[in-house]
Amino acid sequence: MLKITRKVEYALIALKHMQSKEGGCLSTAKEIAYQYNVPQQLLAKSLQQMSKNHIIEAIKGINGGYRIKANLSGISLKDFFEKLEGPLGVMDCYFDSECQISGCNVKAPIERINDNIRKMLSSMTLKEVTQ
Amino acid sequence: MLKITRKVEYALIALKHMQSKEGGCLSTAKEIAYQYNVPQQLLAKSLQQMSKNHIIEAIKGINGGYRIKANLSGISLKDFFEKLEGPLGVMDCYFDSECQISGCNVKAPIERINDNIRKMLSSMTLKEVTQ
DNA sequence: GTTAAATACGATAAATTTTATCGTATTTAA
DNA sequence: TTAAATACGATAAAATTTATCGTATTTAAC
Repeated sequence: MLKITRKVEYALIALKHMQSKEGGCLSTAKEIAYQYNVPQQLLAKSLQQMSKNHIIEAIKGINGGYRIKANLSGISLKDFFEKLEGPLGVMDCYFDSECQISGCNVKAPIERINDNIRKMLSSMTLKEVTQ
Repeated sequence: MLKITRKVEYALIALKHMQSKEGGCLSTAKEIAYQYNVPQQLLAKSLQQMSKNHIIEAIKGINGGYRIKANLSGISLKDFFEKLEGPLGVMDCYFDSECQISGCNVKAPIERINDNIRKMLSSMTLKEVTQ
């Protein structure tokens, strides 16, 4: 109920780690995984997804690694979550209306809850969360 | 990711249904389940739990049923969710600190997210959501 | 060139959580 | 006494999340 996923958690761990480094300095998936005792392959996937979304930058090759690329003040928590997990809704019926409930009477209530969660997450920036 | 459960959904359906009735009038689990095409036994459990938490009232016996008991304006969405699903946290580490991550660097960020979700849900009443 | 260390990513297995079912007990008005 | 309703624990099924595996790609150092 209202949980965030490990993928998001690992992404936050990595961001906070990279934030504590000098500007151009790289961090590897291995280094972060070891330091926080987190599965490297899963962390790598969070990193790859953040890289594809231009939040961080991936440098390949033998001395490669990752570093923060975007201005974290410009990314809301809602955008961050959606870049990692797709559209955000407390129930699936918020998007695809393949609802099985005939004459459903809670679509409006659920949308009201959704809208407020989204509004709240839009007002938090990735910077203020991880700083 | 940030989903509510069917238990909560069924509870909202039932509440909204009962709200549309006269004051003393009873609704049975069977009637609600049939009308919205929802599994009766599961709906019954949501009803029982709301009854135990004094949100609604259960009348046993052959002409029994349920009706709203509490003043829904006095119950926040946070309280409602917690009555049905227990303490609310986007990660379990928010409560039991059996966290496996050594030197975890995101406890503070996660608490910041939690606090804002809880604050937002505290500001919505069950009445305004289901009316 | 070759090699080593890093990212990239799809497929699939394992684990966990959520959802649903089953069976039985209890209550009470007709 | 019976029928219709709530009450609830145990367990099975389904769905989702989490983790692993295997392989490909990139590139700096030697």
